[in-house]
Amino acid sequence: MKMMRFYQELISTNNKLAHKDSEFSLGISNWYKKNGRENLPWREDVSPYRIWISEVMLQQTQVKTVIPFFNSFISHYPNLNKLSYASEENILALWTGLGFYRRARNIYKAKEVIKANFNNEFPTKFNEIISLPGVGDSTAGAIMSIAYKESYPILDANVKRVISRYEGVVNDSSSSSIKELWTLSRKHTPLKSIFEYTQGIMDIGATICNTKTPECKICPVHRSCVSAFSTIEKKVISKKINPIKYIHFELAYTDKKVLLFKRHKKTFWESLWIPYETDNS
DNA sequence: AACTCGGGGCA
DNA sequence: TGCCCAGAGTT
Repeated sequence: MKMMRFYQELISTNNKLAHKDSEFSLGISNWYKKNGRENLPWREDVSPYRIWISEVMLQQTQVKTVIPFFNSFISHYPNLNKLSYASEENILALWTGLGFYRRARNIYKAKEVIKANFNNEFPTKFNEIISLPGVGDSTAGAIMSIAYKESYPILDANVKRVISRYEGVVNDSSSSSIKELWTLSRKHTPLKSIFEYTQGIMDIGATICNTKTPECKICPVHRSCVSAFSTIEKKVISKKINPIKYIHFELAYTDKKVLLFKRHKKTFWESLWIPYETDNS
């Protein structure tokens, strides 16, 4: 049956990788090295806590960007117990430069929830995990499949691209597209070898089935892929230009210090330090 | 359902 | 300069 074939091919590729006994797997292996996807820090010493932190950092943020932030965060807070003592300000400081700072505030909120509701131990059930702030369907699925090795689907940018091409369905931000891709992701998610499947499909999406120039020749699933060797679909997206907003500041400073204020509005920059805002309507 | 995220990398 | 990235929360 075709639906099983997809992950079987992925799994067999992964097994070949482990043994590195064919030209084919050697080619894949070289792709990994070229793209730096071997020895990703969150793939070492796998734990729910480390996968949680990495998955949140990886939301809409590229692997290469996340690596130094993950290592720094883990060196400060190697486990949940250490993190339980952190302030929101501590966590935000480690997030400086990574962007999407709501994620850092949600890490703080989530660890407080874990302290209050889960005896300061990382929850083990999908419904508990997805209840944590900053954890949605895909991140919860990633924690379940990677850390707990239970059969749950994910839908990140890699899976969207691989599956939409493999099945020949549209991949855009419309709710109908997202819904269909979730259905297909669930269909392809195997009951066994879930860890290998999840890592494998993301690796293929990141290295072989990439956005610009997919390498169908070396793709392990090209025989059953609807879009294999076909020209890349051109996304025609009418992008709206946002009107420019001006924000005015006054910065008070001495030769040694600057005066900043913690922003409390929830619209944007919540909890972040900014100069005095003037004349903003 | 659309919009946003003190963002960054890459062609 | 524009598109993309291991998405989620808010309006």
